[in-house]
Amino acid sequence: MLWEDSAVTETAKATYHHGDLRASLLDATLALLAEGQEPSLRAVARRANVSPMAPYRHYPDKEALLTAVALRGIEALHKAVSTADRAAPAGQGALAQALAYVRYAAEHPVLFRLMFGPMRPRAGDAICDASQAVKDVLLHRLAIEMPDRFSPELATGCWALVHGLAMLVIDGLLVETDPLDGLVERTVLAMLGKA
Amino acid sequence: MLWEDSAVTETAKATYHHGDLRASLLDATLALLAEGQEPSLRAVARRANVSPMAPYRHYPDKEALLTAVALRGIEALHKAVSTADRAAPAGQGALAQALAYVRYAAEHPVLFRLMFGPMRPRAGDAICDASQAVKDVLLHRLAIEMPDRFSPELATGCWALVHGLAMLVIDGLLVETDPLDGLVERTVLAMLGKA
DNA sequence: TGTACATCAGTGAACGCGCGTTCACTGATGTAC
DNA sequence: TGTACATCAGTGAACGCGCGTTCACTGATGTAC
Repeated sequence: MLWEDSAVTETAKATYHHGDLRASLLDATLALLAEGQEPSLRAVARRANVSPMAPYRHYPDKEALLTAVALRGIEALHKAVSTADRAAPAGQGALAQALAYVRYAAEHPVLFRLMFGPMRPRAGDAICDASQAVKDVLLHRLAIEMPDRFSPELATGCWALVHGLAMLVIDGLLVETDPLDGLVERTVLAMLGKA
Repeated sequence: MLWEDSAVTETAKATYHHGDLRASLLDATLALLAEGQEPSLRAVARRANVSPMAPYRHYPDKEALLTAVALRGIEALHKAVSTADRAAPAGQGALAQALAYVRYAAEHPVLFRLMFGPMRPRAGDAICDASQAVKDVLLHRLAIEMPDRFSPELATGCWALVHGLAMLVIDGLLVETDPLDGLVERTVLAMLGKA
């Protein structure tokens, strides 16, 4: 039934003769993660209105699918952080990145854990490179905004600070203070001594 | 067979007429976590040389057992951090705590994720209180060692920094720098501006 | 002290479930002549 | 242009597995009289 939808037949031209199942599977997985459900292969296929075996046409196994999803999540995080960085007023780039980072985690907690946690498969290079790219955006901005204090260790520390805030937030350990942005801003400023 | 071991029959006197299964189940779960295996109820029972149903004599369900394990892990973390704090030379307490925290995570990665991650059950109060207690050790030391810069936000930031380092380490995202203690020390000093 | 009984900590078989993956297949699409 | 065939993306039934949990039980321990 859903195969007759215009959206599906539209994209079908650009891909193979059916809908773009490869992309639909990623979307279905993200949808499950967004709802906090376990992204089992069968659940993903169900979500994409497809038989349990269909995903195997596009991914060799479950791990490969989850790897692709994790990679997509990290790219989205990278984009969110980069965009916030560019949109920030002068001198506020690092703080804007921190806000974007924690906000992304708070909005996609299960995906965020998949991206960085133990579910993260051994895709190795691609995922690690993408993580490093996110860190490098921060590193680059810090080098500009704090030239006097800058060091690789400072960049690692800032990444850890922001990542730790993100984890503590999605794990519900910072519930006391409600408005997320204010919490992040005050914490980062306190740590970097600009307060 | 194992029930005839002296250690078991020793403790049996102090508890019920069989071995202290309640504690054995916790140990079995920790052993599985230490090996990176999934702590399913059946696996835990198997590990404790007991039938699959035996755990239900001591815990109403799987979640209750995992809650108890997580709580024990947080208490152990608390103890490690407190001990390091007390053993540190004057002015080095906060750094010693950071080292102990990250080291504990690195030595018990799967347990650490259980303690703080999504597996963490809704035990709520007990676990959250225990987490706060760990933070409070840090907060107390910071108030002493950095009276000029101290604020609640600084304490939150330091916790996030240390927690973030721990997560990044156990997720293999800080592999570049090998010696763990040096990494933590340099990062913390860079962040707190004492370097 | 001896016996009857309650309690208590375990057993063991069985259930229903969702899982990842296999196998052999089907039918639509694209291609060569 | 029409036909034969290869390819390709999907189906659907079935597998074996480990899981959490149920049920009814057993046998050892502790207790009251």
